[in-house]
Amino acid sequence: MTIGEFSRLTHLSVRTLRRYHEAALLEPAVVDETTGYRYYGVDQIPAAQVIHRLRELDVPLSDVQRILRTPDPGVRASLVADHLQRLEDVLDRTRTAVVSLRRLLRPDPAPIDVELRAEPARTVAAVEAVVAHRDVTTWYAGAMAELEAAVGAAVTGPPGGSYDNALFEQERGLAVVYLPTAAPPRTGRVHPATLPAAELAVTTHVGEHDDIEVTYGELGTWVVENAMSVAGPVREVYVVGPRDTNDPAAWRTEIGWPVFRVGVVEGGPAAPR
Amino acid sequence: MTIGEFSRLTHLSVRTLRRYHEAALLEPAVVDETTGYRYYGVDQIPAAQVIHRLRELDVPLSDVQRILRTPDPGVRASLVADHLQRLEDVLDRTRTAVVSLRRLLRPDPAPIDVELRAEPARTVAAVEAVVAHRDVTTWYAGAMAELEAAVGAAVTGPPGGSYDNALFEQERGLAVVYLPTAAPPRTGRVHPATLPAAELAVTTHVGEHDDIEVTYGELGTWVVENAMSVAGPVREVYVVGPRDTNDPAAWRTEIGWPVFRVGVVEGGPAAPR
DNA sequence: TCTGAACGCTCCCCCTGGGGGAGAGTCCAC
DNA sequence: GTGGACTCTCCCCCAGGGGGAGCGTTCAGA
Repeated sequence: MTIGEFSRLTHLSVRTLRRYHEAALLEPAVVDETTGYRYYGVDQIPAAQVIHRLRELDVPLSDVQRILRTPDPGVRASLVADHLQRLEDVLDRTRTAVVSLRRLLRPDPAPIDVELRAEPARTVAAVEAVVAHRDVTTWYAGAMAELEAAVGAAVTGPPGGSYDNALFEQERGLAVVYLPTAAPPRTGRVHPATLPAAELAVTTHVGEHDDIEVTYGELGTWVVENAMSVAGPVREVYVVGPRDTNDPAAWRTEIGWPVFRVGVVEGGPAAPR
Repeated sequence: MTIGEFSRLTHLSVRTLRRYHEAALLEPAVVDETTGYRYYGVDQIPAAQVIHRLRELDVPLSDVQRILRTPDPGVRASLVADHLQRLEDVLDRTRTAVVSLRRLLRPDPAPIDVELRAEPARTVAAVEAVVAHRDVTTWYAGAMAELEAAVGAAVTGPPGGSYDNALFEQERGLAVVYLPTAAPPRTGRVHPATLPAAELAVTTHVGEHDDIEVTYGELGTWVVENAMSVAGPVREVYVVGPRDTNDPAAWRTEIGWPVFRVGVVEGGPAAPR
């Protein structure tokens, strides 16, 4: 079967078939030595269909190759499953992008309400780890469960977290979650930790965290507009969260950005104004 | 604000910001004439965020530009909605690709059951149009509704369709749907039409049409293996369909591919064997 | 046996939306 | 004034294709 006939049967363009040959993804059954003509066999149609479908799922050609060369159907299925998991992640990202976009494009965004607050140092029960940005949610759930088990009824306030800037800039960084309590225990990953004193620019994000990036952006704008610079990890306090109510619309998250006035000598933390 | 500071605030890489400048997507507030240094303003953060989100939705840069330059929020919202519609389509495509893939990777596919059948010419009530491949489903629903209204109880068999090869090869081609009836009416788009006699290679697809492409592929393989060539539009007969049962698993679709034996002189239709 | 259309070949450049790195110039605080 | 961090432009790279030039092959009809 010539490349044109094969193309018609598989709905892959002639160009694409040649490319797949070059990539050793789908080699013609016979290649005429003298003319270079490619001839395909009927038995290659299923492989071509598999490739077509995988490409529709945006599986990279290298992965397609790996899948085709895996004889064990079980392993093969798991490779495909891996990719489907990646698709799910993309879908998630897409969903939150849509939510943020709605808010970003809203005709008249309400002006942001920012409070400058001098926060004293305090000791809390904490769990910390270097995590990837996309794993934060999962990690948070586990860490907070462990914290609640360790602290129990001795909790003296809402939970919070501190997230290194590298987490946003390099997609990976130090994250700390904590529960305030009078005498922090030390069990498992839970240990006492000191939150340093800081001058914080604080605003409150309302509702789910889908569009929290937008609030971050507004806070960042405020900080720059007020001639300040950011110093240190961002803090979040889950004033009202899933522990308190099942209605995400009622959630309140305080975002605190450590700041100092631009021009203050030595780059140290600013004195409260 | 230098490009680096702006980069940190928006989570867009310095490189990407420069690219956006080049593309006239997001121009720095000030560009130093002598050094070429780019300086951004605080008021550009929201635009950068919008771009970021749109890019997460895979909106092409040209469309992002169009959206940003549209002052009317209503028009802007509709541009975004258009893209969301496109995302939905991709999602649909992904879903069917997953279903097909499952079947394609099944360890032991049952051998296909093909019958060679000489179909006589017959006259039916038909609706026809040149449609795009992805619009076939929608178009079919409307056409079939009109057919049923026109023919009513005079129906003498299951509905069917005939789909030009161009529909699969060029993504656009002639589609015909019909209902068999003794005296085809002529109202609206409905008119009498003659299905030409043909030698058909017929197989039956079971269930939803998500993975019907796989059955097509198997039929194509059979046709080539049996030394035949395809001649003319493919036919489908909806022996058991949504009109008959709400259980998609019970659907039966006959796929008939007009064939002729390779080597028959003049390329005319084959005599039945 | 010739001829012309249809089809095939390779090679090169183009597109999208980025990333890596070289080599040189600039900014700013000490 | 000096060093380090930052920025500039320029070129090459990636995937996964598409367009087209220029030329060779196949095959059926005359």
